[in-house]
Amino acid sequence: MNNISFASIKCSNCPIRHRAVCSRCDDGELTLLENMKSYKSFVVDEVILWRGEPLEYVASIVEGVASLSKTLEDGRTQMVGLMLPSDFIGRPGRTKVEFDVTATTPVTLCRFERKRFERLVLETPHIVQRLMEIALDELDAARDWMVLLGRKTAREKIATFIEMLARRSLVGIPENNVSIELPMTRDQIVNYLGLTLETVSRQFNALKKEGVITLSGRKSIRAVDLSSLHCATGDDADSDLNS
Amino acid sequence: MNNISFASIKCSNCPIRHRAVCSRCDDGELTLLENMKSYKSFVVDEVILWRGEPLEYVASIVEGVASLSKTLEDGRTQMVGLMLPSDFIGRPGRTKVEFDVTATTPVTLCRFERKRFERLVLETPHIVQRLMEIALDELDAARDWMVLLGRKTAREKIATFIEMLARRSLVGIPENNVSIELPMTRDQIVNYLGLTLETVSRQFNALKKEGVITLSGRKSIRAVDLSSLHCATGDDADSDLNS
DNA sequence: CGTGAGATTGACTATATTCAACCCTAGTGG
DNA sequence: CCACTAGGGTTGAATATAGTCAATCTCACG
Repeated sequence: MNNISFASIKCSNCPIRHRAVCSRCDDGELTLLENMKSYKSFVVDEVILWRGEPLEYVASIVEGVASLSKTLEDGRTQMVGLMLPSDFIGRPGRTKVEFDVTATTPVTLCRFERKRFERLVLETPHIVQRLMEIALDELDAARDWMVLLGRKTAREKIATFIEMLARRSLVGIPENNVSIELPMTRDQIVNYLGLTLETVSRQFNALKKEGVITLSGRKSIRAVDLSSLHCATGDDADSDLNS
Repeated sequence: MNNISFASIKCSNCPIRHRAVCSRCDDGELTLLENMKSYKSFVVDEVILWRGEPLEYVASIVEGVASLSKTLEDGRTQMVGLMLPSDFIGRPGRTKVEFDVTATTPVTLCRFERKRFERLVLETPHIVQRLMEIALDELDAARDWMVLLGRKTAREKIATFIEMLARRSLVGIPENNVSIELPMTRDQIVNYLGLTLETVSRQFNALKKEGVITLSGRKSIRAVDLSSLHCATGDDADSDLNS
């Protein structure tokens, strides 16, 4: 997958064409974007944007996973978002970056110069509409995460995390024995869930001992028993059947 | 303030005219909204929307404070948003409510039938633009709250909470001896901060003993020493000078 | 095959929760 | 006008959960 060259890909062939900020655009609007865009790639752990930096570009993630995180004065950090392909980085109307953006896997961005993009936004309702939808979806995700951070136990946090990954890697119908590749290191999981390394490790192995999951290698998990995994999340039986 | 009648207020005289979803609208667009809107008031603790309910209306908060919250299976609840005047409840494109919405003070809404509003949105870029801005602002707030929930100590949570209220009730320049009215009960504060009643009580009184704040009555706080209050939040010295 | 970063495990500790008793104070009715 | 009451709030002691510190392991890589 990583050997695709994005140097000169056409928007019409873009893998995120149907979900990204441009998804509602017609051919004319797409041509405008086509002329503005530039691709840029980042290696694992490379910082895409530093907090406080002036925001020169906004961008869609074409490929890979990026994380948004905030850090307190004494170094404690909390991940506040996980950006997947078709997600949008940066926002029109803001001149500074609000958090550190880091590539947790190799990442390719489709970038637009912020000022030009802002001008385009004012004249292109289809883009604003899509941006609004994207923002509202992220808001829903952020709010679910607030429940996890504020009220869930370490065990429930881990179970929720694995279930989320399992759901994403599934085609449609949930079935057992789903194998999952963690898109991040333990260290990043820790900051995502608001826990420590040791606690994350202990909870992974507790779930393993109980036969809910199996671990193989460093970043590979198999969800053996999805129903007991779900029970461990603390969530309603029927919640979140969207997304 | 509560004896204003909103039954027939004109949009042009509306207290939230310059900040709400309609803030960018021109006279023509405003007339369309004027003909769609209806006011509705709620008493303290009245539920405005239940989670899972079909979303008949979207609305702006004209007056009062409302809370958004989510509840886990076993009853643990987490507040995921605090809505103030000019904030927008509901979202075009969603047919169900994602969380419980409750009036924490007397609330007056300016409501629009969702379906009609959605049709208007498609034709009115000014509204979509503003909705996007509002959503992105809420997203910023949600992300700050994620840091608080995931990484801050009880003391830091309380200090951050008080500082936020102090900043809101200030005109502009920070000065000491700010008096603050809590817009919620201890119980709601608990769910906002992801703590327990006892812990909140203890931390309030610890800050009082240290002379950082004084308490009088049930819902009244005075922030005596804003700088030591800020030190207790764990935040960067210069962060969040927007909002 | 050796190395070192990443991950695990164990022992101990700290922080916040739980459980329980008690205290205010605003609002009520005599 | 005052005493009573109930709900919200406070305080204390015991407990639990996750964090800290430190030693050890293991896997992926050269």
